[in-house]
Amino acid sequence: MSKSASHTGNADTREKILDAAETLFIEHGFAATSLRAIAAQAEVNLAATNYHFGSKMGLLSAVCHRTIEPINTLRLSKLKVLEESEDSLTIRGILESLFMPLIESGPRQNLTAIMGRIYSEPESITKPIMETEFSEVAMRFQAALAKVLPDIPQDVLRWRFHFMIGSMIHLLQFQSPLIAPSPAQLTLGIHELIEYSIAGLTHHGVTPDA
Amino acid sequence: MSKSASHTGNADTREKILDAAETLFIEHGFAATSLRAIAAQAEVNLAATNYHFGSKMGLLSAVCHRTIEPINTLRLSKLKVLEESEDSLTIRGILESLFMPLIESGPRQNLTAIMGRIYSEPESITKPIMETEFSEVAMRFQAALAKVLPDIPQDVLRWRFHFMIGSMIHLLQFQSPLIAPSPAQLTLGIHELIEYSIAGLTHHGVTPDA
DNA sequence: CGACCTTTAAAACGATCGTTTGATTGAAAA
DNA sequence: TTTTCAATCAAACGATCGTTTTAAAGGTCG
Repeated sequence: MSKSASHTGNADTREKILDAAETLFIEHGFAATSLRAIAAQAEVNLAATNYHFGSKMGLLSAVCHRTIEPINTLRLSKLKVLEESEDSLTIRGILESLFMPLIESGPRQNLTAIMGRIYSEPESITKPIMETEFSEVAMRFQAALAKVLPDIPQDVLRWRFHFMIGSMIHLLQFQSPLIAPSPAQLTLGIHELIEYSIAGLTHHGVTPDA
Repeated sequence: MSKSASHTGNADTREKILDAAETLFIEHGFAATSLRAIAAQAEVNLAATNYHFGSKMGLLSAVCHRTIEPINTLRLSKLKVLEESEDSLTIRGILESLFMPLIESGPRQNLTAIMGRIYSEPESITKPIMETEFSEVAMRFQAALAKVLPDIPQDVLRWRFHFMIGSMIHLLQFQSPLIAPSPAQLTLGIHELIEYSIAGLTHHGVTPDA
């Protein structure tokens, strides 16, 4: 392998490929981005992409994992802290554990945009990635929410959870078009999202069923 | 043109292409779907796709317009009714005008899934489509919401509007994976979405700014 | 019928795709 | 130094892409 750049006299080809792929996947999507364009932007040989990642799909998985893994680790560790001291488990705490890592897990550029893009690719492409990267986090947080919202029926809570995830994805994607991609704007958006989601998750209006 | 099938002795090639393209775009996305695959599924000649729609991009535009135009027409007409009798303009009314057409505008299959897919394609592809199809509706409904929510600052309301759209998109996309694609399920989801959005739009919790 | 025009058909265009091959490099291990 | 092997390189593989071309078909209308 070539995990640590110890014996390669180079500024890590792997990382350069990952950076270029991330940028181009965000901009044009997975299918519309060619390995040649990635290799060109990374200033590496075309064959290096397949040498280091096996296939285009393997490269996508690596790009996703590099960004998502630290976020999810931080999410789960924050949630664990909340769950250990019983009465500290609140909706706000859960949502902060879920959303704040998006702006706390490191200085990576495009960190959120690539997540938004992954979520939006056709499931025929990202299905295996989604399952390996997100299934545990989704399950754990949904269970935590069920615990602090015992009076919301499971069916209704699942709908609301999906709506919340949809809002998050849309926020992550909207760094490019209308709203400025500045970290300050994103931080503001995350805080707005938390308040919005708390209101949506906890409301007791005219619930149409159950 | 060939709008009405009057002088073609055929079950409208145009419609068959649109149907096939819609299905395949939903399944694999725009870039990953070839015109050859579309022509094969539609059981028409390959050249027919370019003859009727000019280009692959023209075909995508036609697929989008066919689905979205009736929905947006219904949305605007409903909103207009609300706006004509002053005191009937409520948040619930506005949101129903925005979301109910998704399940009222006709019996078309895949109606919502294609909308979810369009929203999720890279903006480098769908930008011109989004502007022609959605800009007016988004502006009108955002203005209507601002009128009935005068105590919410414009900045905050714009965030919340984006969150709501994100929830809608995610609902439209989730017909395939987890939740059954039955019309009944979608209807239920729409109603849940309306309640969820009302709660999120109108809350007066700890708003982090303004 | 024969002229006209929309539509369909087969075939090919050049370009680009993901992937593989085989040679070459260069530093660590012997 | 010699051996060794991960890493890079140029080049090509076969396949598939969107699009165009050219011709044939088939209806309408004079």
